[in-house]
Amino acid sequence: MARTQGSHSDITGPRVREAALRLFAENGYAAVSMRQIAGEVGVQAGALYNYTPDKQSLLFDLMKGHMDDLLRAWAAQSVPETPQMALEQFTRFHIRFHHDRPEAVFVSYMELRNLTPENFEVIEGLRRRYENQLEAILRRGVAAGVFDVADPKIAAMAVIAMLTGVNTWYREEGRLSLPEVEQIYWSMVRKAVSA
Amino acid sequence: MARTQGSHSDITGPRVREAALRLFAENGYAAVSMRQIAGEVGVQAGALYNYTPDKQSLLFDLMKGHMDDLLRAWAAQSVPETPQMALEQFTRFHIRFHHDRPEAVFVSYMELRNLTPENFEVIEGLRRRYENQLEAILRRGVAAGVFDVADPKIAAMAVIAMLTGVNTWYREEGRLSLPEVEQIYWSMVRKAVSA
DNA sequence: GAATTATCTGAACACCCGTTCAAATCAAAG
DNA sequence: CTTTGATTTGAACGGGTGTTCAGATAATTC
Repeated sequence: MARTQGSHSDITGPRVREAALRLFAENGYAAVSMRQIAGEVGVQAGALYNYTPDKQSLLFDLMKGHMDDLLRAWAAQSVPETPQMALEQFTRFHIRFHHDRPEAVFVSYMELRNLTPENFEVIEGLRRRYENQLEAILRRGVAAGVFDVADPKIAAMAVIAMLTGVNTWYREEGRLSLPEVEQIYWSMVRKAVSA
Repeated sequence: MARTQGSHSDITGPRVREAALRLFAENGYAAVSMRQIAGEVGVQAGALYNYTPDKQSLLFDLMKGHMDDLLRAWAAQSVPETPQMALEQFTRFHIRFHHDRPEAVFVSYMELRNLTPENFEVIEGLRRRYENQLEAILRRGVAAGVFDVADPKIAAMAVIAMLTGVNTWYREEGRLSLPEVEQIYWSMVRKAVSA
């Protein structure tokens, strides 16, 4: 036996990435074997190597893809007039975007240490670019006199940590809808940085 | 060869836990082997089993110990008069305590999914107990009319996520001292929940 | 100083790992 | 319908895994 019916690169490739993402998120990169991923796809381990040079690239591509998606989606947003409006937009965008892809978010935060140093540098750079977006908003608000933060860089880290935290406790079946959560967090963020 | 000079349970036991904590923090539980831990201690892998029934217990004991330390240290704090003072105390306590043991914090946050379900329940319960401390402070402040938070439970999660985030970026050689960081975060927390 | 006990070694157990590759099979092209 | 090329299998490679345990050695007790 070899090539099975209906097999196709366009189909198997995405399925490999999906299976890897799911399993990495659930069990962690180090705890997931190539044979497990292959099993999920319905293929032997050797076949995976038509779609990735190695396990490390599989992880890196997932994380790189996630960060690219994030930066692209943020860049596609409109540019609000005031710093307050920009901060509200960022708050709601961050919560929604991260809510929509919990597995990619989880992997991107948890598996940083399993990247090779070179791959880590790339992801770290992209993350910093995203953080800089918020920092810039805060700086504009400080310059305009509407925000009061002692250190925009640290305030940006604090706000992002707070917002990303939603993913750790939010459940679809829970007591609050996502718009309600957005509203609560926006209220806290607004007050935290306001003059 | 067997028992080596100066070998002692009182010495080796702690060293096993220290090595495990260090290696788990650096490489992740799944990526660290018992032989690696043994190597760090200067002993063969089999000797580790005088100090832990298995690898899982080693992880659990580290996490349980950390959570116990956390709750004990918090319980040892004095009880401030006002909700504002209590919140400031919590903010500064959380930052300092987590700053003092970055490895235990990192392992306790990252390796939850590598716990067996029963062990996970225990750690999760302890974590919830800690979160409830902050939630209670917020509720008292709301009742007293000095805090304005739509949902104390969620506000507690938000504040804790923000504070724990310090560990991801703070460096001893960095631009800010820890007291300065405490001050900045306390200012943000205070404003975020104030009426 | 001999007997006892705590501690550790070293080898073994059964199994899993990421990766490679010739051979087999299937899909598409001519 | 044959040829070609993409895709997959299955076996193999060298090495690593957590854990067990008889036997060896050091510290302690009498």
